[in-house]
Amino acid sequence: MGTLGNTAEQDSRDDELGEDEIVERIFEAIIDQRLPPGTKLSEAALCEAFNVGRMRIRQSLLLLASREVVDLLPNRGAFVASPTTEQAREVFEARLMIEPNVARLAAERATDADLVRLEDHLRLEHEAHNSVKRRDAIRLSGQFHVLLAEIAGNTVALRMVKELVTRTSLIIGIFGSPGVSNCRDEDHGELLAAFQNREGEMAARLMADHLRHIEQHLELSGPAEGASDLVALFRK
Amino acid sequence: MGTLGNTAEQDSRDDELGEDEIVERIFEAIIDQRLPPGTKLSEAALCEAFNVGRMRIRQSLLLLASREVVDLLPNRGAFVASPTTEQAREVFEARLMIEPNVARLAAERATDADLVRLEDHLRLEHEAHNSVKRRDAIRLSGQFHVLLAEIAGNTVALRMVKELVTRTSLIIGIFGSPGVSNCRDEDHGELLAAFQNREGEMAARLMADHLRHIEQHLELSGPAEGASDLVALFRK
DNA sequence: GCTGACAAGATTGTCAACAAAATAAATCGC
DNA sequence: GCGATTTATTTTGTTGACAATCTTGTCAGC
Repeated sequence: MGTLGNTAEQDSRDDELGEDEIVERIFEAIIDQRLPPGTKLSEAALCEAFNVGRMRIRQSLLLLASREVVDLLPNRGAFVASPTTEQAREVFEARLMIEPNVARLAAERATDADLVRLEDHLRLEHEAHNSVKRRDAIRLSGQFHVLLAEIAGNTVALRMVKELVTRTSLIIGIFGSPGVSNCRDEDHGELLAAFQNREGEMAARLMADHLRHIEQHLELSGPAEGASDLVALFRK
Repeated sequence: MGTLGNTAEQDSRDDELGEDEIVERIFEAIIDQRLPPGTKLSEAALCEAFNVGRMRIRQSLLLLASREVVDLLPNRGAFVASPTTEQAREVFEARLMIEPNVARLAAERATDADLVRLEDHLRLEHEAHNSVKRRDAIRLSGQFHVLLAEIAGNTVALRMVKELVTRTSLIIGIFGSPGVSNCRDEDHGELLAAFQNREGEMAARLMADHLRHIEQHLELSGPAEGASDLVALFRK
């Protein structure tokens, strides 16, 4: 507690936050695109940022690497992952496997309170979209998918969706058309309508279309190898 | 000593195996049901079993815990997970989301070499089943599902299937009827036929039926809380 | 004889120092 | 002045020791 002058956010008291919380925080920072692909995550910096020992950070980075959200290069350190086109393809393929089923279950199981949560969330999405709060819009549109997994009531699926949404944020950061918001909220609105009518099959179909729509608006043909971007960039 | 992992093969020289290999080895030991639910995984024992430092073991256990394959109790140590009925439900629900899609993709993408691998694998399964090698039969029937994910060519799905198959092994160990082999290989045979005919939809349907079949042969109603089993067991 | 507290032993969690590797800087040669 | 080698600094990886916690075994008290 004696230590002061730390740039860490609300470290008001002895936080003693666990590695899971650190992982969660970094996930969110990546979803917000505050941590672009390729960013170096030095241990010392993270120690200061979260006000924890080095071991804690090290374990957190290992967990993030096991989710393929950071690349862990031996003797080089941790870097925010830079998905390749192949990895991007796999991520969307996996999302298409899981999320339509998640949407179906969520539609069937949503309580009235869940529907209210969804309505509130969509209101926030609209606001962020109408304002130019691009960062908020991105975060909220990702959280919408996570929210569905929560409503579906399957912690396994929830964990997977969190990972895939986060990786999608990285993919959009690399292959997304700049300035264009990727998740159009109209899709989310249609989803909500299906939920309110308890149409599970419809929700699943809408989700599949939604994901395909996102993927199609990426530029998954060019090189864009991420890290070794520079060599191609300055070729001429 | 070697309460477990005395199978530690040729640790003759400086193995220096990484944490991923250790995780994989423990995964396999759990699939084989050589590590039943609730088994204490003490750091010292694992250090000796794998001939590595404590830190490596510690990281491996963290990774296993993040996959919910071991429970990590603070100041108590690591234990092989004892899934609850609720977790079992979630695991099968997740498998029903993913694996039919994996089967469809694998059927569409399997090369001739892949089909040969599948045929060889099924031969081994039959042999293990006709002999009474229960342990081999269990391992092989789990590996069949992993093999499909490999053929499907999606590393994300592969990782998920590995985790879910491993957890299923724990679930069967707790809730499975003893002595009854759970994955009947006839199902796998029908799957293979669909593969040879490149019938993706058929493969997906067969896989879904197969998984439902496995789940229905479990006893997911009784108590069987795993760790705190004893208190209920000796209640009267 | 049984219940409670208490102490000894073992196990896990954390930290700090050290070793190895990579990056950055500086010197030397051309 | 430019490039290559060498030195210095920073960053990561590992080991060991120490503190905190839990488990086990023992014993006093009722």
